[in-house]
Amino acid sequence: MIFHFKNKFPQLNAYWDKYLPFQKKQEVPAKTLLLQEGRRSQQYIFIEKGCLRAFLNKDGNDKTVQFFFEQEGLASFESFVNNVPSPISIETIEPSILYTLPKKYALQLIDELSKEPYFTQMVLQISAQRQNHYMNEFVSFIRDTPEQRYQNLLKKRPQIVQRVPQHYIASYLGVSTVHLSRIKSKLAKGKSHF
Amino acid sequence: MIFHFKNKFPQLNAYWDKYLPFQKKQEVPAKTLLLQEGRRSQQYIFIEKGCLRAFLNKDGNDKTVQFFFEQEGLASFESFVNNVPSPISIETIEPSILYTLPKKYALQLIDELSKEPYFTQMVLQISAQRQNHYMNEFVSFIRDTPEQRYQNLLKKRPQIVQRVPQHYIASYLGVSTVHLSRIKSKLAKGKSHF
DNA sequence: GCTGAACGATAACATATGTTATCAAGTTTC
DNA sequence: GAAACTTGATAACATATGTTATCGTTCAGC
Repeated sequence: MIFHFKNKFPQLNAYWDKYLPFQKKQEVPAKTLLLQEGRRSQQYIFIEKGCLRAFLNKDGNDKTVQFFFEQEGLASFESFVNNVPSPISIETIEPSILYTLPKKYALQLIDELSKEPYFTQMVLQISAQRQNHYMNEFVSFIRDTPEQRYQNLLKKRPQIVQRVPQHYIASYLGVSTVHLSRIKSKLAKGKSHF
Repeated sequence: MIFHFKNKFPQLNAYWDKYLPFQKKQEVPAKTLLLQEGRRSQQYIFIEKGCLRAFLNKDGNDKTVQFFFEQEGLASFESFVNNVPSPISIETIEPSILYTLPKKYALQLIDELSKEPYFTQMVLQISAQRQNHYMNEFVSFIRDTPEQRYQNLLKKRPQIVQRVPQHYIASYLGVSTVHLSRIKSKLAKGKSHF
């Protein structure tokens, strides 16, 4: 949410630089839980290498709702700024290299930034982007079949299909692992008559 | 998006008042198309009485994605400010009384407002609310069954169930009209053994 | 009041999707 | 390197959901 915007708003670069020293580099194995549903977020996370997923628990099983890759940053803004419990958990999928900024400094940074006119512009842009993201996901569920949603992934976010274990993708698409497997084999057949 | 925020940001009330004279009162019958998918939005709409829906076309049939009621205002901000084609159509469900503000004045109003510090705050709040709305809808599709989604509607947005024809609700929930009918009859049975 | 459209329930059948179980291959851990 | 775990494919069966058609009711427009 913050550092991955470096250079997108050059006017604010000085701020990122100022807080770089407070970052901590962390190397963590796969399946490391970084934030647990119900807890309060204690840090901003930037992904140097690896990938993460956001998920929630429903009747005992995981439902993955989002994926994150290199050069992306995460902070549940709400959980963070308003200090409310996070509705989701975050964990690594691959062994990852992360840079984290403790909440204390992140809030301090936001406080400094909020005096800058460009900050508003940045927050608005980020907010609009996210709104757009969730709206597209939502509309896609109404409009598209699971098969079409999978093909969208293949076309627009091939990273996910290539790097993420299939059962996470299945819940993200809203289907069972078995059904996603069926979708794949059906698509494979369709292609094979070159 | 604008006038329905009157009194929520009292500091800005003078602006709304200034533009009231440019509003047009419109009484329209049910099923009146107010904005067509692919066209550019030409007005801000405030609902005095009645209800509307937003929908899009998929392979020849409607998919309803949102409902609007009294005291709500609509403007596809993006389609509006950026002058891009609207991805959705808007039409009345009930005979309605609307107040519309032509694009020309709406843009002028936004321009004036943008100099106010409270405007940023307002836009951020609206933006956050919408982001939250779409995120909840999205997560609900991953997490909940259609039956649970219907029960959520009943509990959290009873207006929709009471006033909107069932086939619109069905597509909003992502199921066929027949299946929604089945869900209802199943729930009715469950309740009847008082 | 008549008439056609809109609405909603239901049945019958077809298809999509979930569940459980099994197997095979690949990976990690010790 | 053996054992345990993870991943993914597949089969068999159960359930959920879609499609088409029919019917009765209500309602708007004339």
